[in-house]
Amino acid sequence: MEIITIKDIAKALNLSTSTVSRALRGSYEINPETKRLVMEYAERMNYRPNPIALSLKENRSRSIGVIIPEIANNFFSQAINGIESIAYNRGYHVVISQNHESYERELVSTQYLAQRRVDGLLVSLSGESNDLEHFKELQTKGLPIVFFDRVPQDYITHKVIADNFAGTYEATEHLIKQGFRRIAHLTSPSWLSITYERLEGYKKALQNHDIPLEDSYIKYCSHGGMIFEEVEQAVMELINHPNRPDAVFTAGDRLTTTCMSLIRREGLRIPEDIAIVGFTNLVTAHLLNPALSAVRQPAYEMGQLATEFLIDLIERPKATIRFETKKLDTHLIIRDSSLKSTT
Amino acid sequence: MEIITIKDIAKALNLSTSTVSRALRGSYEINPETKRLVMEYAERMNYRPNPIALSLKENRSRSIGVIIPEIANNFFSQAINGIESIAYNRGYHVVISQNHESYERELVSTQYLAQRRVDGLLVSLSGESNDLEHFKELQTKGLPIVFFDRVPQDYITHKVIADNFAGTYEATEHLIKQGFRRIAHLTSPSWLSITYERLEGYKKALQNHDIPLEDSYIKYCSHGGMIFEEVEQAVMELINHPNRPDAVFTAGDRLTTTCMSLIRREGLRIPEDIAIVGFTNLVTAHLLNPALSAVRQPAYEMGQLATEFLIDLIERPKATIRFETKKLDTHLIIRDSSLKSTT
DNA sequence: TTTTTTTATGCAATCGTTGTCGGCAACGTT
DNA sequence: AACGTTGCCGACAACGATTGCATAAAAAAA
Repeated sequence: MEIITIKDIAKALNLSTSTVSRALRGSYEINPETKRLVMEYAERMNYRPNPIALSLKENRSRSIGVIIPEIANNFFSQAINGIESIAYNRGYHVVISQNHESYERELVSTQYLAQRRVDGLLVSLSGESNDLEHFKELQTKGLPIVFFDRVPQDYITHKVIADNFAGTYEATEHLIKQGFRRIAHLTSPSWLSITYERLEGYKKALQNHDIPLEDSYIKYCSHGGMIFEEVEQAVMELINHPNRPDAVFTAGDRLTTTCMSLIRREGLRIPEDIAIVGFTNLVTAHLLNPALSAVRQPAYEMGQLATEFLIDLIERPKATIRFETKKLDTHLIIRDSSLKSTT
Repeated sequence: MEIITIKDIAKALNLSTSTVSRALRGSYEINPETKRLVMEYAERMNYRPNPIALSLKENRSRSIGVIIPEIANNFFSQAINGIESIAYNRGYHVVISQNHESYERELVSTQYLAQRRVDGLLVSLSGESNDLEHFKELQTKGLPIVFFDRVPQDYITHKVIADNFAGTYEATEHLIKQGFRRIAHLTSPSWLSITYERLEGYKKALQNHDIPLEDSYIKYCSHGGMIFEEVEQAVMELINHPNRPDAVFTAGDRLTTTCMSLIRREGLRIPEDIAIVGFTNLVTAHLLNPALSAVRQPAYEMGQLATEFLIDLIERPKATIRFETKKLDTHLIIRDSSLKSTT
């Protein structure tokens, strides 16, 4: 009933631990008969090698760390499923660490995972991270890191992102074609890559349709929607704007849902008073009132791709690698929340 | 730039590793001056003890494993936040493992976590688990286990659950008081504790209001909503029932959203044709069309409580413990989806 | 028969840390 | 002067597994 070790097997069979170890890994220099004995005994006693001892010895753990802002976000939970699907197939375990958009916690998680000797790191930056020294340091020590979704701009490694520019361009253009002209842009912290790219898509769409850019229509939420009051202030400023927007693009799950709640709370109708398109992977989007138009990211595929990149880095450390930034297509799904009322 | 160990410090300061180790832990038998030297050097070199070596030595890891069906479920992601809030405060890390309602994966996760020497396990059973031997075995080996939400009935340990009976009773009674009489019950696999308790609450409410129980109104989904076709079949059987239900209680996030989608797909209106109350922690419940009436579970608190139980078990292993089953109140929030139309 | 080769196995070091034991000064006590 | 005490520190083993090296016995070659 106790946990059995190589030593126990050795004792039981009157062998040395080295012989047992070699027998278990099928070494050629062990007598086939001995091998059989050891194998059978190990099987019968349900022997499993101690991964901790192996980690200590080999300085690796056959696991990869995932550092993300929030599990309770459809994009990330879908991405995790993609990550796990690849990792398990290639013999790696996945350790998840959420930082709730806090730089401090991102730092702690990173250190923790590095100390536990994860073989590599998959990272989507917290809303507060603009200092990346902790990642750089680990990378120079030889720990492979792949970023996905929220990636740093000046950092040389593999990255996997959605085509934020195109996605937002498409969403904004859709609003324009519906006839909306005063389009607001409610988004994540300004220093994040996703924020920048989406903003550029938005600007480009406006420009291509000769709509002047109105700075006061652009609102950043430095905690990405985690803090209600922050979103509330932003949305209220839009609602009370002297020239109130007739549509709004929202850049994340929390921003979208909170924004919808607030518009509703203020007695305004969607889309009659304010139309809305969200950049979100909400599974309930089609059930919302009104059904939410959304730009969906291929979260699962992004997780898969990032994991493949990472495991390649782990397993071929010497290969001279051209670091890639893979951009995946987004998908605009038009529903009621962005349709110009025909009245 | 390299990872520094106690050995490096010893070498640099011309001491033995034992002295360094003791100095770092502030042992009384070390010269204060030596202590200072070691501390300062360790601080300067940013020394961190290797948790893997410690795990190997002490046969524990200062971390707890969490085994749940699905991260992408509001109840569980909220519970995880509760778990982490307590665990981190008490110096434990949290390792999350999802099994996607599969017994096989639950087994693998359990073995994995046990091998990694987690100090304890927080478990919410997969939809497929009726054999609990793998848990029992670990427990007799001394690994503390606490169950929450989906708990086994015949298992002696701490458990934390929501008051599923009362919650469902309240929801069903609410439907009855609204004037619904043909109330269906769409639920999780029959062998789960939550399924049984909720069903009992449902039956009791019907009975107390003299409504005969109609077996064909009760539909089990053995994968808890993870497989669309399963839910589809169940819901279609309800919709095509010769005496179609005028209301339905749905026992989980996925069941609720899929059920709403299907009712909508079939051209029926909620609540006019079929009213609905969900047992769910969906954050978008109030934004749905129609706004969803829901029984909410105190997920965060359940996670916290379960973690406190677990850490107590871990840290006071000899104490003769009376195992408790803590039942937390649910909360019925009435919105539009369960209101009898006044027409 | 002696020497060489092959086969099969054990010893010991290693990974980073801690605990047990023992040692050696420098005191104080009789 | 002999002994005991205290303060400070180092050597060694251990946790579980792997591996380079040594070595015994057996088989093959001389």
